[in-house]
Amino acid sequence: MALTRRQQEILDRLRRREDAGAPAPTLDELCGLLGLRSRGSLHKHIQALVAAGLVEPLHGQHRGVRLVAQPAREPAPEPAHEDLLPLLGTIAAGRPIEAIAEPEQIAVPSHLRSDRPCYVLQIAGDSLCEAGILDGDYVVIEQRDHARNGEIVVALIRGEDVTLKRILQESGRVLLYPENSAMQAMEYHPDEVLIQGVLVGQMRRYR
Amino acid sequence: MALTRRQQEILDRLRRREDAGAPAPTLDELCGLLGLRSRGSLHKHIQALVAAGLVEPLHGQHRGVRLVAQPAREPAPEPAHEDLLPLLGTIAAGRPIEAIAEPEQIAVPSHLRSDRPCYVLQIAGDSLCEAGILDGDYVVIEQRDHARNGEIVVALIRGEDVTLKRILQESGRVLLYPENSAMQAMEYHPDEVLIQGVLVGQMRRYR
DNA sequence: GCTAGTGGAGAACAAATAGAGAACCGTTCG
DNA sequence: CGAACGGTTCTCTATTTGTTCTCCACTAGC
Repeated sequence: MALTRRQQEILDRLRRREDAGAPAPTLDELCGLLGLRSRGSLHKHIQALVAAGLVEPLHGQHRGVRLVAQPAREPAPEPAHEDLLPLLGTIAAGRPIEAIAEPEQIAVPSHLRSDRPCYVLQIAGDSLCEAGILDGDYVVIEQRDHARNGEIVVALIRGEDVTLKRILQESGRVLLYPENSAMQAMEYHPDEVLIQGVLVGQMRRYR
Repeated sequence: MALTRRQQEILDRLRRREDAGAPAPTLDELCGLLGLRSRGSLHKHIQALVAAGLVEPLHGQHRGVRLVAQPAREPAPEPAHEDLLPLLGTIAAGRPIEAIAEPEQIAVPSHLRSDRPCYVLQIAGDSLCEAGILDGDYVVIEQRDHARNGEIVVALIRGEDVTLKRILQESGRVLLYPENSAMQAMEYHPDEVLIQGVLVGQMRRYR
């Protein structure tokens, strides 16, 4: 049975805790870690994980949330490859993506990506510096043709230019906000804007 | 049989004592170690551990609480995943690092860390927002007690506060620059500033 | 518009767990 | 002997924890 996004997140958290040797958390503790305020909400998710056979049933006992003993978590002989995503090129505000001739691979931890197909771009320029994305940063993009308002998207404008901007879709128009107060928000007709992906993660290296 | 949290805690304590070569404790001693005031309460827990086959039955003898011989406590089958670093806590400008009670591990791609020992902190607050480091970001810190000018360091000020700031060391004084034009650079005597690590990587998750 | 699916808040409940304190019993030792 | 010590058993109470419920917000799809 497929897990929902939240269920997967909770499962990942439990696995990380177990790997770190931490004791089984109570629902309240897990709520704190996940930023939830309601035990009831979390309980629903835990129930789903129990039903999926991934978490030991609690049966009302105060023993915390424990993962079922993994028979052998063997589908990971080369766990490193799991985390490799293609680095497709560099993206600069207002210019098409400059593709890299030979597709490179770059390691991305699973918590910086989503479950769907993702790829990585490198930032050129400072158009997003006020969103904490600087020249040279790597951004992880989830391949997707739609977005929720407020997300930062890779958008293709009139089939020409590609930019990374925060999106606001209203009826009849699309606004793209550069996070740079020196630049103006741009307004387009929905047909002019093609969403090519949504920003889900970001990495920077200091040297 | 699954243990309750308290039972697990007592068992861990017993194991640690045994590893340290200490003699078997009496119930009263254990009470002291665990912050209990009632032998009776502790006795219940010990009984549960006896029932679980983890502690030798006492049978009224004054021999103290002894663990049963462990069949084979596997030492550390941990493959020590190359990409996992400890997440030690959160750091907010001007506050001591708020350590996480239970150590978590977080995946860090090798290109975001250095060859030396590293650890991860989570950012609280916006004191570094102009350096592209936002509230909630993870930063990878290389454990080091010295820095080059211009690097961003984890600095302990007068043994009290911990901050993440860009450092400039001159003869006779140390300047710490918050990347936030609303805040002032602080000047210290070299003896007041203890470098605890240097920023080498940064990660952010969007959702 | 409507509806299903997901995710969260919060209240209320019952059971499991945890602890205090006291009394009881056997052993050891002055 | 009788005190001191250490393990046992008991009652009583408080807190924690898992559970269930209702209500609400948002999204996706029709």
